[in-house]
Amino acid sequence: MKVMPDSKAIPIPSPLHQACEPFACEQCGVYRLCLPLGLHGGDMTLLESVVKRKETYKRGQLLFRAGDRFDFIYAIRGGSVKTSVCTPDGRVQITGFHVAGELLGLSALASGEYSSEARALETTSVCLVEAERLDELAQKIPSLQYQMMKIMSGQIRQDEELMLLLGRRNAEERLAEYLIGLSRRFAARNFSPTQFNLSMSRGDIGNYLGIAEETVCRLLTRFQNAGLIATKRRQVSLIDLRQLEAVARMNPAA
Amino acid sequence: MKVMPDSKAIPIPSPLHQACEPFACEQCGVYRLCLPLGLHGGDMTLLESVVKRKETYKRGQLLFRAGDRFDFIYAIRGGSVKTSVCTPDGRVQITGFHVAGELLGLSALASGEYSSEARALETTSVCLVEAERLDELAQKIPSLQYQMMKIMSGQIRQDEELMLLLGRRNAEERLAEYLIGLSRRFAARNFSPTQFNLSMSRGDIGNYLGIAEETVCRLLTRFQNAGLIATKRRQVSLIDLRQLEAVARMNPAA
DNA sequence: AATGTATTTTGATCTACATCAATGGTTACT
DNA sequence: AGTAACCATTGATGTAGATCAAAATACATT
Repeated sequence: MKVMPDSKAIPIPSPLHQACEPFACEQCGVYRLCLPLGLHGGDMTLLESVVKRKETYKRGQLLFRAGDRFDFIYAIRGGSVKTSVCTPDGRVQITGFHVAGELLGLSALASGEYSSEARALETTSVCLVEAERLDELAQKIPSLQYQMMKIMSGQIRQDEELMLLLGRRNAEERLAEYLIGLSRRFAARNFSPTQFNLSMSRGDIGNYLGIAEETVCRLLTRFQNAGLIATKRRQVSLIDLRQLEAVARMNPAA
Repeated sequence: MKVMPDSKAIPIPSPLHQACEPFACEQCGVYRLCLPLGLHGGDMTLLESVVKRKETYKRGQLLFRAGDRFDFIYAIRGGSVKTSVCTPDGRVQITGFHVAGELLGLSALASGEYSSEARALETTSVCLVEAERLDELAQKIPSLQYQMMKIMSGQIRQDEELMLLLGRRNAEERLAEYLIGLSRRFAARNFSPTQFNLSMSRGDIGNYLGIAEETVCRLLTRFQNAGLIATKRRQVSLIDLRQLEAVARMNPAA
């Protein structure tokens, strides 16, 4: 089993795709999680034709900002990205951490401008998909339309879960749930579900979960003392996933 | 300017639509906020043909539950509905209050079953749109596909806002924002933006906003004492919208 | 109209978590 | 290599809002 590369490594599947080659969705390690799922032969080639270009961002670089004109859906090939929104007075809420195979910018379709900002957490490679042409193409390829709807629907569902998390769960449950969620997503990408590297800071995690950075630290320490996990800086091992799930779901504090 | 009907009134546009007549989107007071937006003549007739049936629910009745098989998108004609999700141990989070022109069940597309439950808050009339046939139709009518995407995108954006609310704003800001949001939505439906009837209880509001029922009451009292609003039971008047917005957005507690 | 039930409101108390503060460990930059 | 900036951790203290409790009001049912 592969282990999640740490942020020093450049997480691009293979040097082949670095070249000016076409975008070869089929060669991309995560196409089954991405737009091309369910597409075949010629249709996939068509989809590749609306991929304007591929870009890589370094840690801290912006992919887009709230208010920017909406031209592209971003599909992550490798690396990770955080998205956030903010209040007029400057408070920031991170709305998601995104990894390979996930799409960014879906909320921009409604208004024609991005409503959130997206920033690379590590070296990150993305496909820029022309929104307008994707729309046209979806009209021609039923299974592409279906896949897009499914992805958006999935996003809505995921947001429902996050609301439940933010509204009804205590800090301990939130963090446990967070670690489990990461684990699942890594597993779906053939990374180890029990050993991985966090590309985001404690502060980012806390912001996302609606708790303070210090609380994240204290809870990680508590989980570690209870033998549920081991941490060394941003490297995390989930030792007792079963019990971690118990903390996330059935906390007696309920 | 019309005033929001209270929960005793039956909020159906006109007796005409009660009959077994076709579904006449064009006659529906909210079609501009709903799926048919952007559709013309024949296309609208086609859309009407995938409206399986129209139903009304009384206060407290379930439209669907989490886990039910996903067959229909529900479009609200009149009345209001709350949607909620819950933890395995029974805690509930209300994820939205929905009024005329809004769609329910969008998050079910991804998995084929509803992920949330929907319950009428007052007598409510809905169109049941066959999900599968709607999908097919969207392939034939580009502007319908576009409108569906736009609606889903809008939902995602709205959820981002709610996360910001739940994660970063204090109780006072949440409630002020909530009242303003209601006001806007009523305005878009040609109801008074300053005088309306809440179809949900204080407990529901608190649940949705992630605060206790008692806190909702205390804050409403505080707003009232400050001359921002007047309340009498579930009847609310927004007296100083400007200042209410100030509370929602620029609270110095930030 | 009367009775039972649910909702709203207000007050008193408690607590989970935020905030403030200080230190050591890592990483980035020149 | 050295230094600046950042990030993680732990402790001490404060507080927004939860929870508990109880009364007042409205609504539903007969």
